[in-house]
Amino acid sequence: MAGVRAQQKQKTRQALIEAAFNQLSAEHSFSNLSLREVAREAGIAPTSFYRHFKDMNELGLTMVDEAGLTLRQLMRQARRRIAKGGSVINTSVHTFMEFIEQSSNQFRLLLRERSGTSPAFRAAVAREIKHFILELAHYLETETGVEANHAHMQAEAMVTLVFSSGAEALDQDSLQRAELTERLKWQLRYIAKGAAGYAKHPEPLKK
Amino acid sequence: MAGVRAQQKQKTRQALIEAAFNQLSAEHSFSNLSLREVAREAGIAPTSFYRHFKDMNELGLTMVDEAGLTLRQLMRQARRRIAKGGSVINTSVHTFMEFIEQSSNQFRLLLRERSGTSPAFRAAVAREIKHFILELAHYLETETGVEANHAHMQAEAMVTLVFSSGAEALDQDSLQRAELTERLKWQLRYIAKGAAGYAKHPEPLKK
DNA sequence: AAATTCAGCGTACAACTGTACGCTAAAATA
DNA sequence: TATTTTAGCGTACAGTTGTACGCTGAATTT
Repeated sequence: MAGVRAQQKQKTRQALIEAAFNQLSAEHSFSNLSLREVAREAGIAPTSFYRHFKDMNELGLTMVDEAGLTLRQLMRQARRRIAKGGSVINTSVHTFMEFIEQSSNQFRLLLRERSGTSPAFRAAVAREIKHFILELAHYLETETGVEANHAHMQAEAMVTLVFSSGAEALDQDSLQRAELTERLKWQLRYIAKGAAGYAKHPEPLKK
Repeated sequence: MAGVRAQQKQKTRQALIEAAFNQLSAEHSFSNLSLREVAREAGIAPTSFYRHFKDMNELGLTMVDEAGLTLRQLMRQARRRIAKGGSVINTSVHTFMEFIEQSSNQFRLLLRERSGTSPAFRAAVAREIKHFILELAHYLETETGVEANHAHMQAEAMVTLVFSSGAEALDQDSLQRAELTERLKWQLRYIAKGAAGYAKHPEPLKK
């Protein structure tokens, strides 16, 4: 009932996923991973790969899901920190940068496949990012009183900037990264300030 | 003296470049072009490729240069149109979208290799985009009176948004593209508005 | 205890890759 | 006119890729 067998299968399946993530780097993208390389790193024969995934494609989509999961955990953590009384922009940006540092290869995957070569991948990544945007838009709408449509456009712009900076940060040292983070914060402030004029209720916010 | 030979060489060199651009698409990125495929499409033997480029890498860098050239022509045209009295954001965005439609594969190259797998490529693309940003920053500084550092951050944010929207637009029909363009304009306005508070001279602009 | 399932292996093959080497014919130069 | 240069070709080779096929032994089910 413990399922010794099923357990082992899960284990090598995970080994494949991790092997694939490990082979991602600045110089190596998913689309030029080979099935054989991945199998080699995972320590199984090339043909055994098929016991777990139909395709490299299927592996990739699984990896996108996993990265998406991490992304959602990130959001949860950011929300918790903000609730505890941190500045919104500061905490969000710093939480995001932590994520990039800790899970760089998951982020790399999301980033690259966002404008990558496979339609299925693009769709999967777009879906993950949509979550992000919708959640932020909802927050902006309720918290700053901006009109719904504007809240969405604002959220979209912010997420775009954050992701773009994240991409740059990936291959920088911590000094450059700190500067970049500061610049990003300013840019987010521009947007927040510029969009604040489009509140639902004509009376100005007091804060 | 006409240089019949050199002339022919230029011609097939250009044929190689065009063959490579033609094979770019939503589903096919530069990094998974093969030397042989490109040579085949250009109508020469695989080994003749080396008479023109040392490498696929060298071909790619040449292509980035060519795309950068187109980008600069684009900027010149936008400037001309603005000087003729168009709204800055409107004309810029529309000019850019025209560029994407007409030279989609050049744009695809810039976009993909921006966060691509080859350091040399990334550097080359970054250089092209830097032009764009510096020019815009200079414009913003002199025209809106915003402080230099802010002007640069503002320009950076704007270019990021424009490029990101461009990437999305690449594979959309004209209806979606029109909507996207409208959203982009709003987002640029947020930034312009939000950054306008950081002018050099404390007195508000009269316009 | 006997029968079934199945993760992982090894062999094999055809397709494709980059590129080394030497030839050819035509253009350029002397 | 005789010589040199060179863009383009064909052949050849070693390396890598994805995957079809059938086997094995251990876990699982009957």
